[in-house]
Amino acid sequence: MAMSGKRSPARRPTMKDIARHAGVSQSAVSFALNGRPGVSEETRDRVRRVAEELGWRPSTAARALSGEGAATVGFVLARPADTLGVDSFFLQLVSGIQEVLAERHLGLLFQVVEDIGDECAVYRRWWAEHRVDGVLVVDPRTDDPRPDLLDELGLPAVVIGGAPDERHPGLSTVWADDAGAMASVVDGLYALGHRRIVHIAGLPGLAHTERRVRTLRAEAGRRGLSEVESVSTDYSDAEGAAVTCRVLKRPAPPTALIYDNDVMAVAGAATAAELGFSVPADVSVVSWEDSALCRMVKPWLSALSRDSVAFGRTAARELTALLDGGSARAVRVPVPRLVERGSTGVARDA
Amino acid sequence: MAMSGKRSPARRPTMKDIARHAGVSQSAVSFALNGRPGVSEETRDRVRRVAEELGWRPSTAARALSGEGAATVGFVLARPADTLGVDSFFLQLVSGIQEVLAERHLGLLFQVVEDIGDECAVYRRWWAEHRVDGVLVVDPRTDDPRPDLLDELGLPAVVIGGAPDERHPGLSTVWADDAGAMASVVDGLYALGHRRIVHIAGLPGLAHTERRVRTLRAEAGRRGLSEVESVSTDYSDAEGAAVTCRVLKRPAPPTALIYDNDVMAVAGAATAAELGFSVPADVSVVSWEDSALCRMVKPWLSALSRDSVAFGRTAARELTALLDGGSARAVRVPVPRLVERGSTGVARDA
DNA sequence: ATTAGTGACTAATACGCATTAGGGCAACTG
DNA sequence: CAGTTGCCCTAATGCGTATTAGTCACTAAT
Repeated sequence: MAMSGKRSPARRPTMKDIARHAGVSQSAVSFALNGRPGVSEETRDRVRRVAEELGWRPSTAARALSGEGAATVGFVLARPADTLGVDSFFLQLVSGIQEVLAERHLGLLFQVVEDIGDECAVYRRWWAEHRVDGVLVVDPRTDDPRPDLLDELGLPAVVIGGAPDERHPGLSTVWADDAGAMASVVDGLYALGHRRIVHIAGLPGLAHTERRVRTLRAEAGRRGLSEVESVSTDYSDAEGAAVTCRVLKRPAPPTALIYDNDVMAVAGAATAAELGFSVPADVSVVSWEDSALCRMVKPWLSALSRDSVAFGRTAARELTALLDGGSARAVRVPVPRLVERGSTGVARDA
Repeated sequence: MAMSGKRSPARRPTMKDIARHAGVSQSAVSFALNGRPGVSEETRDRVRRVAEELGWRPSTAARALSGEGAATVGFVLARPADTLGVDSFFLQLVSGIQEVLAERHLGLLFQVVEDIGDECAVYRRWWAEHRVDGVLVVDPRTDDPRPDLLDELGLPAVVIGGAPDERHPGLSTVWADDAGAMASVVDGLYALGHRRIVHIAGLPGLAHTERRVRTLRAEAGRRGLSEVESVSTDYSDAEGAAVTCRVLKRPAPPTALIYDNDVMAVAGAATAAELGFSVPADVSVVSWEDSALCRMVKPWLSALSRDSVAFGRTAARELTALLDGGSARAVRVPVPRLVERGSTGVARDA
């Protein structure tokens, strides 16, 4: 009567089933499977075998409910839908994150939202719904509401790409030394004779953008270069091209362009070519992000290369450490390395 | 004694708290908040207000445990880590998916794995762990183990990009008519005088690859073209370039190249240029995927353009319909439209 | 006036797991 | 030999929600 004709989709086995099959109590099963004392090694083995046989897996829901956490970490990407275009960084980052999370059978709850306000709302909801044990935060800003929020919620978090922040001792940080990288890039360009340099920067509010801009200014000041500047963009190929066009049409155009991502670098290089500038004879191009894209144009673009997958792995490891009760740390990953390809050369007027 | 000095991270309010504040029982709260009969409108309102005030959100863990499902949808991407390079499709797809899921407060559990075997293991685990209510399946294969598995587990699923499959009436499908698109592309090229066409296809096992290959063969046969073929690749820029190089070095090189994605198309166009072939004078290039990439090379690439975000939205909607108890359907999204840009033209020998 | 019915609510239970509090039983201890 | 300890195990709760089975007061029908 109760059973209707519907397909019966293989009931999930529970600890009760195991207990019955093994002839012990549920508690014994729990002890056995969680490595707790209270059962003999013999029983433990038997229980394990039965569990294996039945294909048992703990219900995360039940686990979460009895205080063990949700076995899930969250990742929010705050970007207008149309902005996530050709961008290999995030997928690679996520891929690295997964490698580490998968080892521990942690799930990754992923969400794309419009802006940082929505992102905060998501954190609040996840927290209230008991959905995640911790989160990975990307694109830290100079004036960022998220650390405070996460502190308030007591949600373990790792900030990816942010400089260490002594005001939030609860948050871990994984970051690259953009300042050092920028200094070395400027160093290299200076050595090649470049004196007029334009940095086509990314979004102005982002922490790493600010670090790069500041460092560029400092380096320029140190060398007495007045025709060095940063221009903010939205990372899109369109703006990259537009800015390139604008600066190259000046009476004294820059001889070197530093783009904050690969998309803009490629678009910029193409624009330069259209305007009759030869790369690298007339203008050198550096991409602050390496990817297949940089090898799809002629000449190949010199680029700052970093291992985004490893970056993700590191971040995920820090988060798991935090979840295990470890204390927060700031981890610096290796400075991105400049891969010299065909797009950088001696300055024309040098 | 019990309370240590640790920060106390704002306890989550539960229904019990609401009940206490509103002066009713927990059951009344449950009825009130879920729109069940059994409470007066007055009480319902009061309870709602209190819940709002306290910032209450149902614990997904508890919900899942009491049979309501996990309020989560799964998405597995089976790709070797190094293969997820410059690919805008998936991020856009996911972005579209999220739009729909977010409305219903459904989470998206995301996982990247190495191969389809791992993917199946993930489904099994998610199912056993009670983690997801349904999944979105991408990259359907011609001989695919996943539909059977999902049937067996009784896990609602939507296959993205697969043709309708009458053997799995439980699965919904959202697909584009590759066959029609391929036919129209061949039509267009034929009209321009092209007789020797090479299709640089994607991975051989994929369903949509096979559909395109079959259609190309049929179209060629219908017109009596003997020098038309498909070559399988792994979607990488490297293979795209390699195949392009190989076919263009033939005694009678093709006059038109159809690439199964934007990455290969760009790499191929560059290779053609290096070999001294002018695009489109000597060889026409069509990209089966439109993105900013296609507008980063000269000439801009003609491409089959589809709205990936909308595609994702449609898929997500089908899944939510399934979760609501709807029956499976096969939905066809609009045929991708060929955007003519500078890379296609009249065949040289026409 | 007794009964049936209804609306508004409370009590009790289930979900699957972890954990705490026991309950026997054997081997020591004094 | 009673008392203690240690081992292996079972019984009983709790987590937060949904649901089912009552309870109680009051109205409508017989």
